[in-house]
Amino acid sequence: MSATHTGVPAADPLDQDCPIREVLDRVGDKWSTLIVVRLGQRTHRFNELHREINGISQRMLTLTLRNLERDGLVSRTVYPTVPARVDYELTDLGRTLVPAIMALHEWAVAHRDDIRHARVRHDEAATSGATRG
Amino acid sequence: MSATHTGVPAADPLDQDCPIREVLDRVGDKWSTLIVVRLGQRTHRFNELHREINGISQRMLTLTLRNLERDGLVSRTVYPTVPARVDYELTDLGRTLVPAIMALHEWAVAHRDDIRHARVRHDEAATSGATRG
DNA sequence: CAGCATCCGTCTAGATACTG
DNA sequence: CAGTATCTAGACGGATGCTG
Repeated sequence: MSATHTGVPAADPLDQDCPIREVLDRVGDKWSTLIVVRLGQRTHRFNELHREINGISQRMLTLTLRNLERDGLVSRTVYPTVPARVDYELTDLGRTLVPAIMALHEWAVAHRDDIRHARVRHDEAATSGATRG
Repeated sequence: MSATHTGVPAADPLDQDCPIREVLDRVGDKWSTLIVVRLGQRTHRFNELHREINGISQRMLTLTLRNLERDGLVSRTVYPTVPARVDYELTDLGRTLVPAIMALHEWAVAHRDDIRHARVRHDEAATSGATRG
């Protein structure tokens, strides 16, 4: 975190202070998208997310949720019951992000094989180049 | 990297083995998008990128370029001149990714203020909550 | 000019233990 | 159930020096 915020943010994607950085810090995050997409379907409780995303630790789930909340993408509702119950859901702002994530997802699905093939090709080239000398 | 590849990759965005992960690893990368967007405009030489992205180190530029090349998003052309000259440009595959990145960028521009306000609000709430006890 | 190797500090993210 | 606190391994990223 600790925003760079040089004071005058440019809207130019070529500028490294570009706002896309703030978004990418969230989207590129290992867990954020997984949470956002899930929350895009319905409200989840803490442990529901914990179970569904399975690979995530409590700590990471909490931290990621806090960041998403801080950015206004996710809202947190605490029910003062015993034991406590907390619901997480996408805010209106968060919901507007889903399509962009989905666009990326669709690109990934459409070109997944291209990437895999490219990697294999690259890997083979590097290997043969190394072993053949 | 080191693909999990359970054998049967799901196209479901809710699956953590989802192909979007592979894309996000690249898109979420600190420097990748900066390079892709620049290369989306025209071919660049190594030092052109180095100068334009300025904050990046040679090491990171090289590593990021290698990853992009490995994924088939960027092509590298070496001219056996002296001194050596290397051109980097987007492949057809790489070019198809630009729109998705731009969509994210547009979202970022459109909601930049929302995010900033949310952060300020969150920060203020946390501060007053902490100091007020 | 382009790039690799090495060293090293920082930050991330997971495991673990404890609390209301 | 829903977190918080602490410790730590390891990845990430920068600086520097060398090569063709």
